[in-house]
Amino acid sequence: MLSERRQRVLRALIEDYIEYALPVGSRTLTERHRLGVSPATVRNDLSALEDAGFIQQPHTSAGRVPTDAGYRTFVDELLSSGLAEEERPHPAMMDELRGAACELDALMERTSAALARLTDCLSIVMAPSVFAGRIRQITLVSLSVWQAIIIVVADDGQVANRTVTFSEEVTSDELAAAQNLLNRLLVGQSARDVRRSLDASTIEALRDPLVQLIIDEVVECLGVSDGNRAHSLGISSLLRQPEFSDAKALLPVMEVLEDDEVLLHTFDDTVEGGSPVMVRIGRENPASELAGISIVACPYGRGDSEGVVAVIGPTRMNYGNAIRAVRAAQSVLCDD
Amino acid sequence: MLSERRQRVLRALIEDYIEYALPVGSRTLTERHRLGVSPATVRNDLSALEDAGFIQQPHTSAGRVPTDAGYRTFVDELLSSGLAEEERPHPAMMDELRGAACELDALMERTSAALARLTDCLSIVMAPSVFAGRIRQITLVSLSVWQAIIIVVADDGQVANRTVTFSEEVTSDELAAAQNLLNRLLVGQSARDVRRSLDASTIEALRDPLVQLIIDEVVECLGVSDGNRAHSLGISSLLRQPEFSDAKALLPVMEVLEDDEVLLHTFDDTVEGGSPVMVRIGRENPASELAGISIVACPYGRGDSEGVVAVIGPTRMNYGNAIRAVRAAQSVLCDD
DNA sequence: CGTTAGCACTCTCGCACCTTGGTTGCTAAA
DNA sequence: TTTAGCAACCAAGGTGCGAGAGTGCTAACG
Repeated sequence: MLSERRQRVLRALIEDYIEYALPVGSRTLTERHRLGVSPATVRNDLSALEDAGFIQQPHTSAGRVPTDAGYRTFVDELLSSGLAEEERPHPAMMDELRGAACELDALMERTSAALARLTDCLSIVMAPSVFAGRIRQITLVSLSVWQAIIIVVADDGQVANRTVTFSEEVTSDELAAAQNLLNRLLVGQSARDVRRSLDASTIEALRDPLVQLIIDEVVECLGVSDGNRAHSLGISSLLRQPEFSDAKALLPVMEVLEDDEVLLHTFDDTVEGGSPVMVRIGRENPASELAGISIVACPYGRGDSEGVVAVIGPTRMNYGNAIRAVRAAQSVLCDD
Repeated sequence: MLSERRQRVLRALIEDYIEYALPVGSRTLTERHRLGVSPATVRNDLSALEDAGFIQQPHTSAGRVPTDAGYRTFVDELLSSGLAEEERPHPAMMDELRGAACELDALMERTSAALARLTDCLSIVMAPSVFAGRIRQITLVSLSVWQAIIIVVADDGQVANRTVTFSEEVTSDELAAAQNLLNRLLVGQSARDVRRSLDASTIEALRDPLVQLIIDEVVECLGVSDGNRAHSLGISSLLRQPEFSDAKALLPVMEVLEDDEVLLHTFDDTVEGGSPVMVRIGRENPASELAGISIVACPYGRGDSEGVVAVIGPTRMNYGNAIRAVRAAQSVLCDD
């Protein structure tokens, strides 16, 4: 539908705009790229591209700027061809994180930092929702006769804990008994299993109010979307981008990002779709406040454990770089 | 040294400037406050206050603006008199957090959110450096013959965990033995004790390379300043302040805040000094990038467990409100 | 001596105006 | 279909001017 040359023109324009953040015109385009035609010809192409909705003018007699649709075709082309050929994803990033900590939190933190710096965007690394894996062990630690801590360990090494307060005194023997029972009941099950079996079964042990209480807390533990295990870094990177030189532009974005609810929903559909990496451009975002920004996200982890690693920046972001970086992060986070 | 009236003038000026964020002149001052003198008189006082270094003019023929020194006397006066009389610290905040979660992380999160909203500043709640308390229990969970998780529980309910990789295969019996030994050795000790006794003693058990390895990891666990247990919220609040309407003003601040190292050192001396709440104004901050901002911080937790709750905003912040809010947060976080 | 009124002075801010550089769209020619 | 030339356009940046706000000074007053 789009002639070969016009695709080249669009691509050149987007690359220039990404680099310089200024509207780019026909002459500049012919000077910076070997298009082999004169500015006048390019002008015609630009006009056609504008009619097709891929670019627009901020005002008459300025250069052109890509629209969301323009970025979209650019990215699709990138995803289908550009990245497949160059399979090594972001060597700089891989080098930096080689031999990183085995501690999951620390690794997430470092990955996030590397992402932010290498892409000049805000990066978010969300932990897999606790316990995609199976329960390996449950430990109860008594703090007093009124309080205890529940610690749940998954076989992928994740640990969650929760303080529980009893309505009546509980001896350490009772606690130990409950611990044994719980381990017998729940070890080897996934979070989903636990909830399902609890709904269905009427295990006699559940009559015990203590066990009942603790199981509720365990379920709570497992289901928590666990906001505190999201690492985000790179607001300063974002501030350096010219589109955010005015605080008013950044404010709506930050409001969304600081609201865990919204943030989580943003990544709901990260996994779906064929491509392993999701790119959401400008108005493609569900929240209208995010009209000016793009998100490159990608799930990680084994099975359906839904960790997400993402990069957030202005629509004028270096998509190629971002996609490679996110993929690199994905692979780093997978084989921890 | 400062006459009664001049103190009143200074105070009035600072209050107005905090409210309107604009340089305030003599006439405005007499109109908005019942000073009982004419603008001309106030002008003389302002001139004197400027000579004394408490206020300054952004440029000739503009109103006056408080200097760091001006804020300092204002705050000192506040701390010595104003707050003592009104002992109820920030009822709105207390109400909001009544019956909050017993989970420490969740409580920190909610406290941070409340602080940010009620003060219109950035808020930071840092967890007590893990294990100011005493070790209550150590649990080892085997993941494979090569890997295990160390979980340390303190008697104040904090939990820390760490994955450790062995250089050779370890059976679950060996692990259980090590766990027993560790509990016998370390339960009841504080982090400081552990390190001290390890330096001094030459317990025979430590010859065992496995135990040795695990103890090292435990110490690591205890000492970690634990960056991921800091909750900060309210960047959007900060963005709403006129002093940060330009992103360039916010950039240095964010760079400092995103660097855990610097951030931690910032609160090093929070505890010292007689007053329970630390107020650091503008250039009093160690980092020169923080010249334009103030920090109101306050330690919390029992004993010398060094949790910190703080509020960060422009030097033109509502100190009275911030101090009350931080104190309220302190008391909420104490009796969890 | 402290306080007040009047007045000249200074400086920023906002507005109008102009110039300049870069870009477009159109037309006609190759 | 491509190219060259040309008129028109518009944002950005600089200049000049008037309005407004505030100061500092001086002189008068109690």
